[in-house]
Amino acid sequence: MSQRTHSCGEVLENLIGSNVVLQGWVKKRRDLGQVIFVDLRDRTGHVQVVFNGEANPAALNIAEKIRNEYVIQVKGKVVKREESNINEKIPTGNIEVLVDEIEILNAAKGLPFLIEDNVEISEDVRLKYRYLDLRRPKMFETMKLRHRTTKIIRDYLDDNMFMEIETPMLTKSTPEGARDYLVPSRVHHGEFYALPQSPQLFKQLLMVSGFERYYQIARCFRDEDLRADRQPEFTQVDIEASFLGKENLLSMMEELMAKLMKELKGIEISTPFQRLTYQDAMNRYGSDKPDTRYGMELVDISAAVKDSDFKVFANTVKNGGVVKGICVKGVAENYSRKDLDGLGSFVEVYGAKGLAWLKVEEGNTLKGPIAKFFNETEAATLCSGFNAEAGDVLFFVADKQRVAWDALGALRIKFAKDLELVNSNEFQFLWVTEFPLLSYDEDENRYVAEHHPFTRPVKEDEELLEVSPENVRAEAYDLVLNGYELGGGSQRIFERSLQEKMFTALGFSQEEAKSQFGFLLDAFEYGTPPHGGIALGLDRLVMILAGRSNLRETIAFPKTASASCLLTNAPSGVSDAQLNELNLKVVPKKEEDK
RNA sequence: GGUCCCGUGGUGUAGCGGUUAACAUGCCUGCCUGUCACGCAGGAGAUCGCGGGUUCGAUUCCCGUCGGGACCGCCA
Repeated sequence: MSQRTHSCGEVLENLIGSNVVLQGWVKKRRDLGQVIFVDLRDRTGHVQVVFNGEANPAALNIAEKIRNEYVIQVKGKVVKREESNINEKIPTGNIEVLVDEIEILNAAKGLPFLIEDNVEISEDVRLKYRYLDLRRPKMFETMKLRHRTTKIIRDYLDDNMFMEIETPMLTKSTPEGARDYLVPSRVHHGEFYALPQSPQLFKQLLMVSGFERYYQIARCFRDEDLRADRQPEFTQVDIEASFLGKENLLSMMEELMAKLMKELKGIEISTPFQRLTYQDAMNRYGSDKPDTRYGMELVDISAAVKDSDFKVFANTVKNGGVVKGICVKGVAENYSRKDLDGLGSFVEVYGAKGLAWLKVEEGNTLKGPIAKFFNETEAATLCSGFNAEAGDVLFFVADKQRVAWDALGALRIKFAKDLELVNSNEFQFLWVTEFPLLSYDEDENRYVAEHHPFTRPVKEDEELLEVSPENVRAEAYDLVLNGYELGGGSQRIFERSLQEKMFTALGFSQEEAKSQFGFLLDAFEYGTPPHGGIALGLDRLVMILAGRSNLRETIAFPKTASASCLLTNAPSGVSDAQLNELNLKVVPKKEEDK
């Protein structure tokens, strides 16, 4: 075996006449008897190598034995292809390599699937053989994109005086937030570490330490149920800065995003980004991470229908609910009554009791089962409220505020997808600000932090913390791109007294606060600078940049929807000896209902 | 915790209350000196995820279970 002289994708016209040594995988063998063509592939591309029986019977003999995905080495001469043999579909299609010597470096069994892009393989097979799946050029490109993304981020943050510092993976389980992944301690009987949900507390402590600007490409763990855009372990670009303030931080993030978009996609995006308050985002889009690439904004028609003859609407408003709707342009013809009624089950998932609809016809005439309840004036008011024209369909949800937002927000997204209103080459970044600091949790009978317990209240709302906690706005911000939450952050509490007030609002006793977060409260007493930060979801960012809709595509070795790894079969049982050492006992699964 | 979809040769699909379980691709053998989705000829390969039920008979219908996926709850 000798050293290769070139990569397969590098063998271009400028090498015509040279002798090269290539190593790589057999992408495809085409055996014509006395001449055999082999497409030799490595991560840079592939090139055709030729075995000629007349010129070199020994090499041809060996070439007859090779199969797909064998790893081989060839020595040969780069020659220009004859005009009629040029393959314009590949960059190396002008040339080929006439083989003098071949060596089989390693054989390969028949593979479970072909190593090619655009082949359809079910995802469980791909995940079981992930090392082969990753051999496909498209997967390589995605991983390369991910690498380039983190490289640009690191360079940008480094240029701006941020230091990358690692924080512990074995850390303390704390209340609030997601369920922790626990790790039993061998040394401390009956005690557990938790894997970090994020490096939140450590990065704040680093601010106390005076590092001023910190970042980390940090792995985070949350033991919650998964989604297409949620994995149990995921990567955050975790950032924290002292003395920087919200505005400077946000504009830095905008600059970073612009840089990523330019270098990775060649797209110029304009800054500063649009900002929406949480209230506006919810009212207009029914989502705190709105996709603003298309319209169909929610319209509140509560006032217009509160005295309507349609009792469902009128009574909802009288009972403190709302009636909201969206207008879907020009689809009246495409949706039958049956189709429209069928959408009712779509919104039921979000708690809505039903979905009312009206087709708009010429002269603000409404059509549909509930049209008879609206007189001419009301019809005109509705149509103008939605800017509706003939051919549009109006959809309404009458319910609690939350349900109307969720149902119509989801319906809006569904129509955008079904009607293909989304331009996949458009990237609309925006900030959502002024989140509520707290929300009331009916199950726990207490307020819980919307973001996390270290988020600073908006200055003028501070005094509300004790009297009406639900009205306190947070000094928090989410970065949203095309309907995905790319990241979120906040300015933090850095005074012990305010942090204690926050814990009190969350229903913690003095003792609980002290035992869980005493170290943070203590730290705050030794001169803590004002600070704040943000965490960006790297996996999601790469997913959007790669134009994928599933997080698994951007992670080399992802987990399934049930959080298992089909490649290694994790999680799995462990030996009794291991359990004994950890003083653990597995309780057998209970027989249901016996 | 809940709702819904899927499970058939290696891979991707079709199918049906009784079939010799079909097609494409891959694989194997032979032939072939200009292919690049090579071609031609032949061949092997499936206990239709698993368990139970209904039935004279189940891959097909029903229930359960396991695995995969999507969503709600959950999670930022």
